[in-house]
Amino acid sequence: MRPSLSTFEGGIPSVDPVRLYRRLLELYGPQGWWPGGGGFEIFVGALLVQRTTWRNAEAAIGSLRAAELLAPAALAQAPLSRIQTHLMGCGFHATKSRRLKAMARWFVAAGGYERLAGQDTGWLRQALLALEGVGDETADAILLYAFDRPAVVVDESLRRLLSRVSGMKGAMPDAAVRRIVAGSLRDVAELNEFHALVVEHGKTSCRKRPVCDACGLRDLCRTGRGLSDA
DNA sequence: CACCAGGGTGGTT
DNA sequence: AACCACCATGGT
Repeated sequence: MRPSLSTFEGGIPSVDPVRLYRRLLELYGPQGWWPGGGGFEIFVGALLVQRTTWRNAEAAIGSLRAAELLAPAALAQAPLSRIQTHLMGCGFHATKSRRLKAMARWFVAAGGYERLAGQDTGWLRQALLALEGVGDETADAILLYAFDRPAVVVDESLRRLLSRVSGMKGAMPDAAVRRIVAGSLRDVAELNEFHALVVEHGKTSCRKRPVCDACGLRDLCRTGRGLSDA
């Protein structure tokens, strides 16, 4: 059984993610992240975008594609030096090329996308986490965007947002963030759009302020109870 | 010139 | 568990 959204769970004020989702959607509009990118390309994107803007990662992906390296088999056997030439501009070319190739080799050895898509979500997540360069956030992003699994991508923006909206002082633990969001946002398409919106909101000027001041969620952050459903 | 961007890892306290 | 340096580059 699930506690009501208007109760406090483990001392953490509850928040209604559906209401938050609607507010973000009307503020920023649909983001359309990887609407149908599909399969291996999303693995590549998820790795390359780390500590970089999507703009730079996308350029690297385009370069890989033009060289016909945007396929697991090709990438798995390509020399690191050749992979690196396509990663200039998205940072960490040495590290990322190594991780990218290892990921491609794993992908091929695992039997390709269709085979992986048939696996249990829990198994998939553990397998992803075992890859170098894949932590919680990237694993959940891949589960959500490449395999259409209802994963909650917990990033810094979401932690900050939920903390403020729920009136907490410090940062909210990942487990609480995950539980709150998963409690009412379950549709894969909504989770997909939600994460994109959270990232978009994270770019706004309230990023380094104690409370949102210039963004469209100012009212929610001030009251600290703007999204509690009661 | 300092700081950040759709993080993760390994080591230290 | 929390903190840190590091990974490297383009943008502002």
